[in-house]
Amino acid sequence: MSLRHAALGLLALRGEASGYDLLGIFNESLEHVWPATQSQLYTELGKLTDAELVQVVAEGGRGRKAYAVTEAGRKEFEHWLLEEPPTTNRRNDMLLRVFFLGLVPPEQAREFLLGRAAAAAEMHERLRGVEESLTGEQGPLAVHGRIALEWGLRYSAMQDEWARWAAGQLTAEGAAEQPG
Amino acid sequence: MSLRHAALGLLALRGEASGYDLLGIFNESLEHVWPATQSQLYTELGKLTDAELVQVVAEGGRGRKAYAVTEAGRKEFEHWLLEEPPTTNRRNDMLLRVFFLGLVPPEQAREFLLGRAAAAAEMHERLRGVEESLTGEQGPLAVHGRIALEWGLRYSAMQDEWARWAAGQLTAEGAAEQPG
DNA sequence: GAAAACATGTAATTAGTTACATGATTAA
DNA sequence: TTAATCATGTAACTAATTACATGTTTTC
Repeated sequence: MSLRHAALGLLALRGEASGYDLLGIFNESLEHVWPATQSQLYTELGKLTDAELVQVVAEGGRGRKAYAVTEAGRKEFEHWLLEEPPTTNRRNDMLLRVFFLGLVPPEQAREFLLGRAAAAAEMHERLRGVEESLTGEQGPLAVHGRIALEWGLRYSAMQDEWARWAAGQLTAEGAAEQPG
Repeated sequence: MSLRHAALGLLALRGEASGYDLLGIFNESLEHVWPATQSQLYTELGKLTDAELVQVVAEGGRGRKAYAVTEAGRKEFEHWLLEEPPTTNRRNDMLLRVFFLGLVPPEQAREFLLGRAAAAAEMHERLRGVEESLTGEQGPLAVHGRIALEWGLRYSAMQDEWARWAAGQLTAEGAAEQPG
């Protein structure tokens, strides 16, 4: 139920914001970490209000409602952030396919893995571009954004290397090599 | 909708199996890649039968039904396996928390990251145990299982290193260091 | 005779997606 | 005046989880 905590956290960062404002942040900054749809977000803000974890602090034109976290909301958020262990993502579509690669000819299995390597390499390059555009940025948000970005860089590099190694395992020569 | 394809794939591997048999494989072999509940699996087998991607090939005692993939099912499975690009897992609970680490004192943020490093190291050790128990195993299933295991080893190593690096970034000394 | 294992199914709930539906304000 | 942006809300559907519900066969 992390959308709830993402919303609380964004309100804690911003002080106050409307659903529309939050949606903008989800689409800009959290798109690759915790996407949310408009429908889901407005529904969640309603539930958070009922639970008294946030409250409407201002109403503006066009039906705009500005929300802020309550004391209870802040507490709930910090409990989640530091006390609750992050749930690891158990489902992995790609590894599921690897499990079944024995059902197709080795050459097609190899192609699959090399395709994954290429996709990872592409992602890596895209992130390197983001990294470059970030040099010179200051502030605490830049620090944590940089840390998350570094995760992506290492993840995509790992995936690229692994997939190329795995493709090697499927060839006669590769099967004799040691992993690493 | 990968549960559908996981079920098709397992039936393709096995030739035929009951819902109960498949559930055993999900719990043993696919637990860390694509978990499924009993309720979900039986429901899916019903849908797959309606869609004529599988069919009941035998009925036994205790209401047992043995399923096998149809020609259409095999086709659908192979299309999924090789043609459809794997969907990358977009939501990452841990990175979401990293995004908000600026909201708590640096020492608590550092603790959070070192906790993640420890969890990753623990996972790595657990997988190394699995790896050892696998040496000597033969056959194509062992090859692909080994490839998936290697992903887990590299992933956990990456996460451990990254989290320790990130914790370093949050200290005065660490902030001056270069990433890598 | 009791427990374990085999075997299937449904109901209720939650999280998330897509689509539908409406309207106000601002900038070109 | 019209298009873009701002702004909110509901409905229908899918995937997944937890709980409920039942019964048979084998093994100790």
